[in-house]
Amino acid sequence: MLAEGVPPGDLQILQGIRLFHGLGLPELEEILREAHTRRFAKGEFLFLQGDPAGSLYVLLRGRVKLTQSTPEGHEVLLRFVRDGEVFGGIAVLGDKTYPVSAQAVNDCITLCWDGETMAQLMGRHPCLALNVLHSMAERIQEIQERLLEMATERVEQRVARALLRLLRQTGRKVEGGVLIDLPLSRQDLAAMTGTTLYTVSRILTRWEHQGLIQSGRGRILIRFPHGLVTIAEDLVQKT
Amino acid sequence: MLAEGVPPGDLQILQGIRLFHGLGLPELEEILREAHTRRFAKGEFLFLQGDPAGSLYVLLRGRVKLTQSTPEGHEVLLRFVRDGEVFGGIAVLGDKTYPVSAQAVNDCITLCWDGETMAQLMGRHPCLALNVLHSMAERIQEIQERLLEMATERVEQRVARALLRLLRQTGRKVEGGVLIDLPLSRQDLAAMTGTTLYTVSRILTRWEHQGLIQSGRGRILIRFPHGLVTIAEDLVQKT
DNA sequence: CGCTATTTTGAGATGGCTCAAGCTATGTGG
DNA sequence: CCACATAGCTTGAGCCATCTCAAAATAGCG
Repeated sequence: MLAEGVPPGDLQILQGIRLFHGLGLPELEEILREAHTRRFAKGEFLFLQGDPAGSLYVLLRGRVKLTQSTPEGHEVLLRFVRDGEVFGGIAVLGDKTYPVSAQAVNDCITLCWDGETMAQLMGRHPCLALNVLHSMAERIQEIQERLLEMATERVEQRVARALLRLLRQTGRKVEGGVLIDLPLSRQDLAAMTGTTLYTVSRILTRWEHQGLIQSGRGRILIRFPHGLVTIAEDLVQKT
Repeated sequence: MLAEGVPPGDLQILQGIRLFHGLGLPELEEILREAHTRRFAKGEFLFLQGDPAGSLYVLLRGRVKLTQSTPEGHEVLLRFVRDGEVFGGIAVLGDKTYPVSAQAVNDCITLCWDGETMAQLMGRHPCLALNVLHSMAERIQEIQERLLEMATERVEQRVARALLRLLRQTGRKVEGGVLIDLPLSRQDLAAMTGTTLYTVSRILTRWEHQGLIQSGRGRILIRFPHGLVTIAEDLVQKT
């Protein structure tokens, strides 16, 4: 049987997903036969850091927030998963635990596979393994980039980069600028950039005075992206 | 023909390498037929950040240092590759550039494959793809861990963790402690932890006074690893 | 034995953190 | 529909970890 909620007609749509790139319809159907569909309500956790890594997920609809915390309770926001993306890839390696927590930012629909099942599928369809490889390689580059930023840049630059990244990923054009289409608190931004919500607040206030952005609770509108680029690259004319 | 420098008798040794785990001798031989052996002298760069990513490497002997730099010239030391490990995995994804530079710390021997060749091999031997997946997943976890540290810990803790990591990876027991078996300058440690060589120097001097370590130029001996753990976990009794 | 790279140390500056307090949207229950 | 509770946000003041820059000491190498 096909996974519930994935009528055959949607197969073409699924081919647009990176994980399934290069697979023919028959293979796709076989792979989907092994999938489960799971829905999560806004705010719900799909899994917690430390849980046994049972499943690999593909997000079909919604947004998922991946975070990692220290024993002392400090939290880092690693990324927002957008629809079409894979996460929880650790599951295919057997007997590991998730190194991150995953929380639904909105109501979400996911496809998921038991780790072992997916490992077998990848054995049968090398293309699938290569696709996962591809997304993992992208992740590595992205995190390395952030590590570099954390190690070499000032907080203000990191916040600017975080906003620019979100803009690229979830930006929605509205009149007067581009809206970050996510509930995004000062605390979230702090957790993305390794600082405190106080410092983020001060920075955003300053930018707002400069007319670069406009922000409310959990809502950020970028009026002048290029200004943020200037800050991120540290090309600012200090007056 | 077999790659030069890899006589058939060494095949068993190669099976111990993570990349080849789970492969039978015949497959191994096929894979090695496509490999080249390359040697690099101490200090030589295997590739530079920004070079087209042509080859995937396995380090057979020696140590390789992976670094990444910003346009402004700040440098971060991502990791030391030990023998048996894979690097340059980006190559199999086609048409990318290396996001890091790789430099031989000692004289090195590597196996390497053209990226496209390796992609084909992985298509034929899913196990190979899974092995690469495995090592990439490990890398992701490791970098995420470091990102978490960078975001939440003080410099002293990060330096302690860096040393403990090196101790685990390259530690060599000698009388009086464990020696980090690598030429490791203050600058290197600074680039691993996102700080300056000045701060590293002060920290090491303090630890030396406390009897935790003993250090000279590019040489660090850890006398009392548990002391470093205490610092890394921030359980220090401030006197 | 002198040269150069590495390391140490000092002094001063400062970015960002901490903690405390007040403010303000938002939505909820009366 | 309003007032109130609450979570999120702003702002101030003081502090301190870490950076910067300069200079001197040291170690290894040719």
